[in-house]
Amino acid sequence: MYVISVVLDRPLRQSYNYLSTQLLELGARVIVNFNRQEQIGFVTQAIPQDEFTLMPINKLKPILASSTSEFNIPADIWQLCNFAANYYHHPFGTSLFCALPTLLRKTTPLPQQLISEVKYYQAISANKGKRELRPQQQFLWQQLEHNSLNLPQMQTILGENPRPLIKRWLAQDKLKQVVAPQPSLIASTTIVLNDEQQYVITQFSQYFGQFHLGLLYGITGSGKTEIFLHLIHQVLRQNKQILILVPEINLTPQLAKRFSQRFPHAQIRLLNSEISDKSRLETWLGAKEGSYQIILGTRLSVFTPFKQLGLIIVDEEHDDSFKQNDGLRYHARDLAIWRAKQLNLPILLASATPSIETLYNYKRGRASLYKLTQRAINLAQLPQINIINLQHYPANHAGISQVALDKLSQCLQRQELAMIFINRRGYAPVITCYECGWVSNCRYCSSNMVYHHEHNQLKCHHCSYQIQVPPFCPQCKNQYLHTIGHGTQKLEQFISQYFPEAKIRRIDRDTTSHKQDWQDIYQQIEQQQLDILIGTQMLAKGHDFANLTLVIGLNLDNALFSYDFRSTEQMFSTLTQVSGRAGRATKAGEVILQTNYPDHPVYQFLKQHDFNGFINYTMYQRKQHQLPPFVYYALVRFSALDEEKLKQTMHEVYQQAKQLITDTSITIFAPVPAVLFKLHKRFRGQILISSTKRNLLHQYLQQIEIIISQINSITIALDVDPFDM
DNA sequence: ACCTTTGACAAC
DNA sequence: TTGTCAAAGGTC
Repeated sequence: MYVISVVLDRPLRQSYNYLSTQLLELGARVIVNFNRQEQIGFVTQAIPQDEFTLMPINKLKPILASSTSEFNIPADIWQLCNFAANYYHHPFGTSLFCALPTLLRKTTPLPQQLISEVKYYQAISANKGKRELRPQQQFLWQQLEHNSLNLPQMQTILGENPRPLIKRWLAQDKLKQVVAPQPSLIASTTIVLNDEQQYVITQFSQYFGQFHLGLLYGITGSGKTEIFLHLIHQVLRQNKQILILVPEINLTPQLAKRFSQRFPHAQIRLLNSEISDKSRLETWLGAKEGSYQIILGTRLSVFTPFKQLGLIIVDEEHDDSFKQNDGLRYHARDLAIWRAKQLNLPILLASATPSIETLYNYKRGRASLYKLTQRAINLAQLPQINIINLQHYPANHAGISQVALDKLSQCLQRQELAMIFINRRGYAPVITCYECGWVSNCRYCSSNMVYHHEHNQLKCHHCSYQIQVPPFCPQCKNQYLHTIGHGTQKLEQFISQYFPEAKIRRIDRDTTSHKQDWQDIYQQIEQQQLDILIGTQMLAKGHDFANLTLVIGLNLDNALFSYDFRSTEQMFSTLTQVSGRAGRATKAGEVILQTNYPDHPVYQFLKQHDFNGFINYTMYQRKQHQLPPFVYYALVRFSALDEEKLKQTMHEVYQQAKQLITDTSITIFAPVPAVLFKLHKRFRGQILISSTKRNLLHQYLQQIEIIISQINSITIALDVDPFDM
């Protein structure tokens, strides 16, 4: 008999011991009875029963079942989770489980035949009739004429379920099923790289097989993706795998399509929260066993096990969405770097506006800089950025200035695409009563209910509570209520009245929440069925629109005065990205930014396309104000249904924590309410801890962890290197 | 007498 | 985190 220690999906510090007749491997998946419930556990230790002295053997329960070794957690993932748990001060058990596909966490039997036999299809070239095919289908057909493709590959190319089409083609004898693909990973490259790109690839690929942190800094349109493709190609030829982390789901299909076109015989898998549980498990297994070469996914993919990982790429490394904001509050980019170091492989962080943290790493010699300064297409120029001073050119009732409207009208006449960027969805952010001063506050949050025109509703964007707009003021019964401020809906309404002929598409979470919506938009743009796009920052991220020559940014100033010290950088990077959309092809682009503070440095740097200047300015600011990365931050986050209890507990923790400070490099700030004090019926507050020394901060946080683990009455979480403050 | 809520505590 | 238990507070 053996005594097996297992970790469970519980925020408990220790592992628990069970009896087994078999000697189980570390990382093995088992089912045990814990506290009268069947639970999944993973083996941390296995020793012969006579070496076990902690408690009498007869007190131990047996291991009920164990999975086959294909479901074992590999050692490197184990270590990664262990590191994450320590670094982010989160219990190891829950950290480990959050890194796993849901199906592995549950006791329900695992689906059989997970990696289904991959069927490949090939065109029968004699049979060519391709009438009535949509462009995507035509493209797919062309691919099938040259290569055999499997279902997932066809799906990424087509952007929809290929099964009906395959069925039709098979029935028409246009397609045949083939056994295996042609064993070739060679890319069909016709793209000529410029000197800069070539240089980056030559330099970076020297570091294959060893740890190397590279920062690929390239302006929008400088051909970063092409660099990825070349590096991936080299790694594929070494028979190794590639992990690519991307910020959001929206841009995955586009990028995936480019990859699968270039490497038709590599197995590419997408990983994000929209992927089904079964498919996620399949990806996990397939990557672990080496049958998938490229994993392209959002932050959670950093925990994917690999057989032979050769390269990690983090695209848009500055993006906030790499930070997880509940449970294990990890930063996927930072974990990816750690993982690369652990596995001795190169990692490439790419961005047009790298984060201060990464640039600081470069300045300290921890990262190498790879620069792309030219636009890949020579003709494409950087757009001209014009700052509109709202003091001189006031905005109308819809929040847009006459100058911007005139530019729009010119753009319409040229029959080119324009984009208006306004980072606020809904019609107006708040409605109010002028008589008594009532404002539309949310019942459950300390925020305003946004007026949505479509169903005459008020919606809270934080907790999604919604009600019909009251017919009169709930407070003083006055029947006239007024909207304040502007959102995408109001702008859309105004623009469609102002330009009745123009074809307008609004793009925000209310109109564009599904993958299919983006497909439709792209198609409409390709066929020039749209003149003006109006949208939130959804528009900014990673999308390429041909024929776009005018970008207008409204309502930008909020970010300048935010509590969050990162908000100006975020704004800078969003605007740089938005601007980068303009004039990508052969046409020059123009960007119009409306502001009340035209002299603010952010706008001046933007106007000059001076990212360096902006970075120097920001670094200086951060150093002056003792902000990261010059000091290290951690937040203790509190939340409770009861306001009094929250305040009281925060005070207690603060008093206790203050006593424990032993070094002057550690500062603890008094408890403060969170920016959104009330969210979803819960009151929230936080205590900030900062230190100039990382290791001392960690030691201190360990003690804090003990304090808060003793408090059960309210929810408390630690957040190391927090993002939203 | 009976029911619901709340806090403390253990789990192998 | 889940589940149990006992004490506290309220209701019929």
